[in-house]
Amino acid sequence: MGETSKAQLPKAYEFQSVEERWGREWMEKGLSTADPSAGPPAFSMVIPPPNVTGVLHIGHALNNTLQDILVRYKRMDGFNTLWVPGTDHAGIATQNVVERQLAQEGLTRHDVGREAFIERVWKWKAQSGGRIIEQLKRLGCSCDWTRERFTMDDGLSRAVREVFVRLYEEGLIYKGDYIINWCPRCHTALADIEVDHEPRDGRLWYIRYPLEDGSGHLTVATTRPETMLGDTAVAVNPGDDRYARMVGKTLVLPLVGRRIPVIADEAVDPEFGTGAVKVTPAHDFNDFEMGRRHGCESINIFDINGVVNENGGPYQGLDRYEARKRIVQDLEAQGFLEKEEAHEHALSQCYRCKTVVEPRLSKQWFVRIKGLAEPALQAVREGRTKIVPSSWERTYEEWMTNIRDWCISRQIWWGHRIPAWTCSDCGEVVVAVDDPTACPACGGKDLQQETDVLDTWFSSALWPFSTLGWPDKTPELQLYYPTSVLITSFDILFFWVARMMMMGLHFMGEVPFKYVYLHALVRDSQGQKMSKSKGNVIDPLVIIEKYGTDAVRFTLAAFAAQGRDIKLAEERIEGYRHFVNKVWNAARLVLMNVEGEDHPMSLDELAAAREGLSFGERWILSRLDSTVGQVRSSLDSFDFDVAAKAIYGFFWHEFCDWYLEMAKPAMSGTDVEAKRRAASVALQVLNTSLRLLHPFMPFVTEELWHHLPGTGGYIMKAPFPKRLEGLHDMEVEKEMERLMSVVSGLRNVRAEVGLHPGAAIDVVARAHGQEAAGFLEHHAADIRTLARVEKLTVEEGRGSRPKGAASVIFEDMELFVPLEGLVDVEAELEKLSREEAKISKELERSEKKLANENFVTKAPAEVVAKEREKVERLRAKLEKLAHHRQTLEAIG
RNA sequence: GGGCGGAUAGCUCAGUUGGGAGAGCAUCGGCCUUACAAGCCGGGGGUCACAGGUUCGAGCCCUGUUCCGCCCA
Repeated sequence: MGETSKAQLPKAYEFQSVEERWGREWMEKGLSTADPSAGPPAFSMVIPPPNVTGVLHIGHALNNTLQDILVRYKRMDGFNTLWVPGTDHAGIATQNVVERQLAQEGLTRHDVGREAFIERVWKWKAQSGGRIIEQLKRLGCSCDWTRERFTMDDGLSRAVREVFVRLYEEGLIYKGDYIINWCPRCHTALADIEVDHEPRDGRLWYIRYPLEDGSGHLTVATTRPETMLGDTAVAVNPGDDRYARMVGKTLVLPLVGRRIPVIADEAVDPEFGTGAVKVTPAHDFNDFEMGRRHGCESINIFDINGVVNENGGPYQGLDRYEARKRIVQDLEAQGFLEKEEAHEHALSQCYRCKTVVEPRLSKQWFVRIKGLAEPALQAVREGRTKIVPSSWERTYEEWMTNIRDWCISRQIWWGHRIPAWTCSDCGEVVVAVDDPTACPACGGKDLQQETDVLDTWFSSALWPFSTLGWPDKTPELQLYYPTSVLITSFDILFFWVARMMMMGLHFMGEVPFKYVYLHALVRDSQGQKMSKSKGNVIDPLVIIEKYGTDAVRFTLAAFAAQGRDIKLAEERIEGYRHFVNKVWNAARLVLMNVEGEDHPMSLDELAAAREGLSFGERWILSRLDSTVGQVRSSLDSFDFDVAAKAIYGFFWHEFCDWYLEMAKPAMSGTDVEAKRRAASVALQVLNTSLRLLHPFMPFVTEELWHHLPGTGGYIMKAPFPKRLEGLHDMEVEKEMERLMSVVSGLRNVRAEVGLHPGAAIDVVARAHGQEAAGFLEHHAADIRTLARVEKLTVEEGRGSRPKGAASVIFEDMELFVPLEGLVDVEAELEKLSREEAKISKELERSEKKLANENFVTKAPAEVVAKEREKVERLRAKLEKLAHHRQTLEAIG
C-alpha cells in the first residue's frame, strides 16, 4: 500500500463526522443484512422491542449496546447473524398519547369513535412513532434494518390471531366472570403483574356489625370501609375460639341493612385486626375466592370510573374516596365505628398511569396457564434455556410455579382486537383467524366482534417466531429459530421472557432462545433510580453528542457486571472518551512508523519468526494472545465488563505504556530489519486490538481500519482475532515483570530526588550472582530506554555503596544512581526506614507462621517451602537495607 | 411476612477449589520526555460492616447481628 495519506490523521479524534459517515455507509452497503441462504452456523437475536412511543433512555442504550457487542462479535467470528429490530405497539401507553392529543382539542376517544380513533393512532405512529429506531441507529446498532417489525404489522397480527384461535380450540383460552385489577383511569383490566405495589401509610377502621338477633355485634377491621356496600359475608378463622359460636349467625350490614352470614374460612388471619374480616367478593381478590367457596353473592358497587353505582344506595354517584369519607362519617355518627388506627398497607397502582387500581368483577378472557408453564419450567430446569446470571433461575422457577391464569383482554381500542364474534341471532361464539361472514350454527349474518383487544404482551410473547414469518414455514425460521440469546433487563423477566418461553415451546416445540442474559438497571451515581422528577436522568442522546457513541458504549459495557446495578456518572463516560482518544493516538504513532514499510509482516509471519524477535516484541505478542483469549472467553460468558477491561488494560498500559515506548528506538533507528520488525509488531498488535475493540467501539475502529495498511473491506466484517500457536510465552511474561520492577524502581528514584524526568541518569548495577548479572546485561538496552539511563554499568558481587548515590534494592541486585551531592541523605534514610519497616513486618509474619508447628506439619509442602523461600528473600533484602543504612549514615 | 443480592481505598468495583489485599477514577508531587496535557512518570491511601465459629491459616467457608437495595405477598 504505502499510501502516505493514510498516516495523516488529525491529532485528536473527532467523532461527529466519523460516526455519521460510517453509520450511513454500513447501512447503504447492507452490512448487517442477514442472508438465510448462506446457511449455518447461525447466530440470532430479537431485540426487546421498545415501545413505539418511546425515546431512547439509558436503559435502552445499555440493552442495545450489549446486544450489538455480541452480534458484532459473532458476525466477525464467522456466524450467519441476524438481529431483528422492531417496536411494540404498547397498547395502553400509545392510546394514552393520542388521547392526550385529543384532550387538547377538547375531545375524548368516544367522541371520535373507535374506527376514527384507531386511524388517528396509526397516523400518529407514521408521523412521530418509532423515533427510537433512528436513535438505535445512532447508537451503532447493527440490526437487520430490512427486517424491522412492528407488533401490529399485518404479519404479526396474523400470528396473533393464529395463536389465539389455536389456544381457544385447545381449550387454553376461556372467557368468564372473574375478579381482575381494573384501572379506573385507563378503563381496562390489567394482568396481575401490571400492578405495582407500594407501601403507604393508611388507616385501619374497626366497624361493628350488629347481630340480627340483637345479641351483640361483631367487629371487623378494614382498610377499605367504602367497600362494605358490597359486603355479602363476614369471615373468621375456623380455629378461632373467640368467634366459634358466631359462625352461622346472621349480621345486619350497617348503613345498608343487608342480612349477611358469618362464615368460617381458613384464609382468615386471626392475627389481623380483630380476626374477623368483611367479605366483598366483587372487590377483593381474597374475598372473591372466599365468596366462591361459600356461595356468597358478588355485588359490584363501582362503575368503570371507580364511582359508586346503583348498588350503593344513597352513596351512588360518589367517587370511591368521597364515598369512603362519607361512609366513615356516617358509621361514626351512627355509632358503628369502634375505632381507627394508623396502618401501613400496600397500595396497588396501575403500572402505566399510577392510578390506584380497583379489584373488580368482570367478564374477561384468560389464558389457562398451568399447562403452558410446565414445559417452560422444564426447559430451564433441563438447561435447554440457560438464564444468566443463573441466580435468576430460582426466581423464574418460583414465579412459574405459582403462576395464575393470565387475563389477556383489555378494554381499550389500540391493539389486536380479539378474533371472537357473537351471533346476534343464536348467541353462538365464533373464534376464527379470518373474519367470518356468517354464523356457522344458524347462518345468521349479524355477527358482533368482541370489542376488547389483547394484552400487548400477548403479541410480544410471540416475537421470537412471529418476526421470523410464523405461521409460514420460512427459511428464516428454519435457520434462526431458536434464537441464540435474548438480552434484556431483569424487570421484564415475567412480563415478557416467561411468556415467550411458554408460547415458543407451545407453538414451535422448541425454546425461543438458548440463553437469556439479564442485565441490571442503570442508576445514577448515588444508586438512585433515574427519573425525570428527580432530575438525575442521564440522556444517552445528550451524552452521545458530547462524548461520542464509542465512549458511551464502552462505558456501559465496562460497567455491565453481572448481578450488579450500574451506577453511572458522567465523569465515567468522560474517562472512557480518553481511552477512545488513546486508541486514536496510538494508531497515529504506529502509522507514522509503518509509513515507509512496503511489506509489514503479518501476525502469522511474526509467530513463525518468533525466535528472531526482540524480547519486547515477544512479550507484547504473548500479552496480545492472552488478551485475545480473555476477551473471547469473557464475551462467551456474557462478562462484558471483564472483556472491556481486559482490552482496555492491555491496550493502554501494556501496549502504549510499555511496548510502544520500548519500540521507539528500533522504529526510529537505522537497522532496517529491526525497524521493519518493530513496526510490523506494532502494526499487528494495533490491527488485532482494533478488531477486538470493534464490537465495543464500532466507529473509531472502523475509521482507523481504513487507514491501516494491508486491510481491506470493513472491520465490521473482518475476522475476530483468534489465539495463535506459538505466541504465548509465560517465561517472557515473567521476565518482563522483573524488568518492569527494575525500571519502576529507577523511575521512583528520579521522582524521589526530584530529578527532571527528561534528564538522563547513570546507573551502577550490582548483581548478586551470574543469573542476575545476565538479566541486567540482557536487558540493558531496554532499561536504558525505559528509565532514561545514559550509562549502565553492571558489576558482580558485593561491595560498599558508592558515595552520594541513591539506590534501589532487590533481593538479588542493587541499583545505584550516583547523584554527586544531589542525593538527599535525609530523604534516602527516610525511604530506607519505611522500606525496612515494611519488610520487617512481612518477615515477622512469615517467621511466626513457620514457628507454628501446626503450619509446618499440616499445610501443603509447597506452601511451606514457598514460605521458607520468602523468609530467605526477605532476610537477604533486610540485610542489604541495613548495609545501606550504614553507608548512608557514614555519608551524612 | 417470604425470597434474592450487597457491605473491600475518598468514589465505583474486581478478588475464580481458603495460602503474600488489587484496578479504574479521584487526590497529591514532578514533567509540554516529538502519538496523545483527553497525555507521561511517581507517591499516599484499606481493623476487607460487626460478633462468634471451623482451620496451621479466613476478604473468601459456617452461624448470628446491623445497615442498604430489589422482587414477591
